[in-house]
Amino acid sequence: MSVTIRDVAKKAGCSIKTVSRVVNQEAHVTPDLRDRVLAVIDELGYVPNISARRLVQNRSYMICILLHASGVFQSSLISKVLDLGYEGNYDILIQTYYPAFSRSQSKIASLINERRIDGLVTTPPCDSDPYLINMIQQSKLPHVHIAPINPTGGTPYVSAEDYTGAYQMTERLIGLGHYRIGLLMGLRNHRTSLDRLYGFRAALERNDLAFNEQLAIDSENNFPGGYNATKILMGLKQPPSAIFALSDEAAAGALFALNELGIKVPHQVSLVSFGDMGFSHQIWPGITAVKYPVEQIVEQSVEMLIKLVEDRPLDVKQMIFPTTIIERGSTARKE
Amino acid sequence: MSVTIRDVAKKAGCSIKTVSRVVNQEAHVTPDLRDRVLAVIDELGYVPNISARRLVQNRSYMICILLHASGVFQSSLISKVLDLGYEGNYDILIQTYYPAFSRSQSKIASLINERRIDGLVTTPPCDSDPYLINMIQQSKLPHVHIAPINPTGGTPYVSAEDYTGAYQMTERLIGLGHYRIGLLMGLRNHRTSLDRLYGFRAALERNDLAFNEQLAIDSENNFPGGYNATKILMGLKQPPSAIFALSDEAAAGALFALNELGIKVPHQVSLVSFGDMGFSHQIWPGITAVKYPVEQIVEQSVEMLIKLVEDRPLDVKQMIFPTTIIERGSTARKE
DNA sequence: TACAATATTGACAACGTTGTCAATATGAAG
DNA sequence: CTTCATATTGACAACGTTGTCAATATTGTA
Repeated sequence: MSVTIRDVAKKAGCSIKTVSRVVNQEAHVTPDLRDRVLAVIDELGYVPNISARRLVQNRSYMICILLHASGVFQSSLISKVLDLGYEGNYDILIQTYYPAFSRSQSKIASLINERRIDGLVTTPPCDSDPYLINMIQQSKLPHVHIAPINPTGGTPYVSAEDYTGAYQMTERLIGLGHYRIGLLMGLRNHRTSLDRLYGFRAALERNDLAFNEQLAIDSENNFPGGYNATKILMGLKQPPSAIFALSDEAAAGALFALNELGIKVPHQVSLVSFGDMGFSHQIWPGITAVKYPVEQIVEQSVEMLIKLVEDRPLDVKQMIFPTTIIERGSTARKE
Repeated sequence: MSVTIRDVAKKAGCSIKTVSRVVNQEAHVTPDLRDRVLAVIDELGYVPNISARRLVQNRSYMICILLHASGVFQSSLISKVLDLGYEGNYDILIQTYYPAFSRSQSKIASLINERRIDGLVTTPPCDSDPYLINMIQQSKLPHVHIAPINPTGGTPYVSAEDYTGAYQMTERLIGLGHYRIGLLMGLRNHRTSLDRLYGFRAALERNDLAFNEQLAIDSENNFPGGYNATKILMGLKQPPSAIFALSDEAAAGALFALNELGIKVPHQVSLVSFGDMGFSHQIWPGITAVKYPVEQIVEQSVEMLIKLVEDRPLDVKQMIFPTTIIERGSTARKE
């Protein structure tokens, strides 16, 4: 099946031990032979089998950092992943990915190509990076998407009703008398951001309100993004009476900006967010939010992935979970 | 060195294949023989070598969840761990630990005893659990403590100047004219909590202020802990004019409670925290805090652990990093 | 040139498990 | 009591690498 050290040795006309020496950068190989071996390695695409190395060296090449469960080092996604780590026979490796960062890319490549992992779950916006997606598909590694931007070629995915959630929240704001609603959008390479935007627009239309480009600010889904966008919004001649932040972090930034401006929430401006991943209820006055079912999504995606890995049948290849609205203190009827 | 399937087979008087069948709960073993084998397994303390299994089955038994680096799923500790995951040859497994939760205990036991990990870093208050510490020491697994409650028997550790940080912050509050300072304490099984408490007391004494038991509330280092403690503090006949929360989360809870009570921060009450692990600057009005050097601590602990794992010499076995004070908007001179 | 010292290379065992298949024991049916 | 089917057991190869040690080639020194 895969290329082994033996294949390389044969083609290069030397012993497997010599190949081993080249791979491990040991001394005692003539430059000539080394180059020949390296060429063959390159040509055949040989990667060492880490399990064999682990066995013979009696080493796992894995280390562990133990967190106490009482810790605060956990947003709800990570927290759920860590919980799932208790179940089953799998260790779950959490890995971050910066598309443009070569060390990140080569780490992922090594995980995939050396078959150090049996399967992979990707979260947005990882899946908007063609290099990564291409590599995963080439490798035929079992793969499950979370909220993909573009559910390609039958790859199973798990997602949530972002559209409906945003629609319902927007209708609720409209019902409170708000007709100028600021929108703090996330980046467009994120499926969830797009769906939330569409849901927002649909609710406006449904209520005969025009979508006002000026009130929809492209910002990143983070604190400074929300902060800056809110400063812009409130600086308009006709500022909004409500702000819909498409992420918790942007909402926190918005609230900070409103506080700084001396604007009272919710009496002067209502604020809502999308996510509710952890601290929406920990900042005053508590942010009314669309709850994103991140625990269920993570649990399902891992479960699907394990089925794929174990070659068990997948009854459903797409799962979409509903969102719910959590009422807190940051919304009020427009005065 | 360690017990293999062959040792079990020999002692039980059967073939290794039969032992394998028992271990993997396959059919075709008479109950009699199975019991005999199980007894031997128990007696010898046999655990299967996962690397061998991985090799022969061509499976890694590890799965990966990929997070985009832009994510918000990261407090600074996890964030740092994930960054370190790019470097070196090690995959870093993040595992949580609930002392009283048997599934958690058996997961850790399996990681340690099956040698699925080469080494372990523990964070408080993991190290206050004797079951765990005992298991680690029995196993002789390379081990580094972060801020241990009780630096036992030469185990290397990394920590910070909790005492000095608390001392300096307390002096700063006193310098602002506060002489009734509420203290939101963490649990006593946490080294850092104790040291911070001692630093606080020392600063009071130094300034001829008595430590007031009533103003020091035992609370957990989390949001509800800080919230409840603050409600108690502000309900006193003589409430404090400043509050020192020994964690960011408790500070967030305190701020929420103060807001709820209509008490203005910092004009009526000053609030400071210890940690500054991420969102202290994202909640209004920004919390003045002692910065805990978590990135350096994590980086050093992992570096030390890898040296231990690779049998390289450790020039220093204890490292203690300084803390710094970050001034924000939550402190003011007492009126 | 001869000899020792050193550098290079390879044959083969070992790591600890699971899979294959043959050998044997047991039970059922005639 | 046979005969056949099935359940139980074990011998041995295989997985892909690294470590050991011996064999050979090369270099340096007298």
